[in-house]
Amino acid sequence: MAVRMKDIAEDLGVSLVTVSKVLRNKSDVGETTRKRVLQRVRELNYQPNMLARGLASGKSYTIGLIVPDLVHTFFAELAKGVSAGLRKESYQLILASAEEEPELEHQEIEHLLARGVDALLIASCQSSASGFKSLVNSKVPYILIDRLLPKLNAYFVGTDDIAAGRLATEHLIELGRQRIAHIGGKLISTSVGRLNGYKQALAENHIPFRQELVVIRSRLEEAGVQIGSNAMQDLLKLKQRPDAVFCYNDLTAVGAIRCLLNNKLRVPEDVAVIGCGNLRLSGYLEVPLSSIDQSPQQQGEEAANLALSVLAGKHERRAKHLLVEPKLIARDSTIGREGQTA
Amino acid sequence: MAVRMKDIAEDLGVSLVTVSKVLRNKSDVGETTRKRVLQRVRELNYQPNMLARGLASGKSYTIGLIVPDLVHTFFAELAKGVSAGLRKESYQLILASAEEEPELEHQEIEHLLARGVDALLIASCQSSASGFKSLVNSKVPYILIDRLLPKLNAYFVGTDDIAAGRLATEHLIELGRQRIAHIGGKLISTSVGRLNGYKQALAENHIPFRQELVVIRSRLEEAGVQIGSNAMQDLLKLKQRPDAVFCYNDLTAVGAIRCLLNNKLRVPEDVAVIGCGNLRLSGYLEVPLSSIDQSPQQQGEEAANLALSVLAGKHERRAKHLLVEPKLIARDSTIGREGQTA
DNA sequence: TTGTCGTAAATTAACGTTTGCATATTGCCA
DNA sequence: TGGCAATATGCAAACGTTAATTTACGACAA
Repeated sequence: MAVRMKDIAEDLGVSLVTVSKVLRNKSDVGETTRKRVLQRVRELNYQPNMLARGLASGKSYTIGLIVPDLVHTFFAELAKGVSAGLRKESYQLILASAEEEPELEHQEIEHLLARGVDALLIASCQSSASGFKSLVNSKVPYILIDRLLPKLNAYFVGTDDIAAGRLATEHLIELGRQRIAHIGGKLISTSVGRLNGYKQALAENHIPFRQELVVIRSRLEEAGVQIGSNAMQDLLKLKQRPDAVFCYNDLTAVGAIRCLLNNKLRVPEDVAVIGCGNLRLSGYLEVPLSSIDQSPQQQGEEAANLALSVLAGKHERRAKHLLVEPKLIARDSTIGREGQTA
Repeated sequence: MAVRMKDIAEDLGVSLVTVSKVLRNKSDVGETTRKRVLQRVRELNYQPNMLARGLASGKSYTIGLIVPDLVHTFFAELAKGVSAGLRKESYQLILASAEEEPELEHQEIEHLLARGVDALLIASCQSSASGFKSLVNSKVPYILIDRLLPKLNAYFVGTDDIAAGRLATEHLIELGRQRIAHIGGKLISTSVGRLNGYKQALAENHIPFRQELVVIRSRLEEAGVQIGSNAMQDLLKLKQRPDAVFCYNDLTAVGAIRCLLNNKLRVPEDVAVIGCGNLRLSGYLEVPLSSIDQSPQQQGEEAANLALSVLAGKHERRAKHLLVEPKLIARDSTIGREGQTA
């Protein structure tokens, strides 16, 4: 059906191998032959069959990406960045969504390996490294994204979550807040990092850490608004209520704000709220939301670049961990009306 | 490196072909042999090499999806739906983002064809069918998503945009609005459909269509907020201002509302606003936004199913166009506080 | 002249499957 | 006992490419 190298070779009376060499820019082919081949290639709009190429060469020019859930804009933007990063080197992206299920993630890893991906990028929803056994054995290079796994000495690209937690907390401290609460997530590295950043900022500013001001919940990614609201409700039950909250993500912050307003509290006058993730619409919410920007698209590109350079054998020169600096975006929910720009 | 059928065959003292047959559930293999093979397959965690399989069989068990931009949650959710739909049949998804550039889209089509995808799903950013030449020639089945192209007798899955436009406009009419404006997009089928729905609703309710109440802008997908705000500003310059606006998408609506509030107008009392797309955060905005829900995830699954059934040779039974019914989601921006549920 | 080298090309053998056809092996009936 | 399905299995040739090895042909130096 499609044009093959063989067809071009026969048309021109040269060997198929010669055509192959021209297409891969090998040096040992004469200038005139090369021109003739390229000419014919263009005429027929020949595209090499990547399956055959992959089978013969052992490289598929394909990179796999597994994300927990595309609905979180973070991962969607990440995927976009990866795609853009790969395009420059004409690699292609095979995308799999694990739907936040470790077992599914494990299966997808197997499938992508069977597909012959040259490298694998994974924003894992596993909490242990056990699902990575065949990946590690396969010798296919892989890069963790966003979420770090303990026990796995892997390449990593992600947010500097400690810095994110610090940035958010320091911002609240600078605004004079003293009883700063945190609504955080469970298990995964991002939660831990942000919590640690929060603690560090408190310590450096000589504010005592109080266990009762920290509420840990799970499923903040999927049902953040609902859970954030509940968590805030719990915080309001304390004898002395917090005057600020640093939330694990923006959805959670939206929920927290909703809860505060329902309780006739003012944001930020009574309680300042900051999230993390800086969603596209965060600036247009009921109370425009202060947040920490994570540049997900940039992270995707960095991950793609790292993967490509590992494949090119340059991994010695590259650090194994690449942390993207988070940025503070201050809006009404912490600094009030005067700061509004929208 | 990896386990091959050959290895399993040698271990068991049977032919490679027999193994192949077992794996593909061919009937002509004995029960005991079949069990032995499956046993060994499990022991070694064998995964068939999809590149080889694809080369030999001409089917890659791979479907390509090209979207204009993953940052629009519509397409991200769509991709998620497609991925879910394919997983059931253990097909995999190769994703490409065209970054809203027709030329890039054209290249990606070629690349995916070279990759041997069994079918192609395209939410096209082309305005003509010219970039589809090689696709049409290739005989690879393809399905347009969300955006219909004139001149191309293709399978299509998308929103019933006329119904969407009607639904939004009728809602405004039912609320007693008489001067209903529309901020719409350029060129692509979705804009045209929504505008037509708007016109139909007006006509059916004997409200005269006024050209000056329709503002057409481009780039509403990328820069909707900014452009929506400007467009609204223009509408406010009319001698007699509109009492309602139906916006092409939610971003545009957000911009429009921002503009109205800046002009000391109340939403919805002075001007009711409705968008389209029902973004995840639309219910938590400054003024919770009424919108038209398009069920993008469902659309993705439908598209995947359609593709799979076409591949299975069942295309006769399927209609070529599959329209997903939009749903009205009424919130404060049209019905005011009393309707609030959040 | 012979031998050595360099360049340009061709030949052959992979890569791991599937596919069509051929060959064993069985059971059954006449 | 021979013959014939029916059932199981295997062989060999694809699929379209790359990689390793070989050949052809001059040019050039000794």
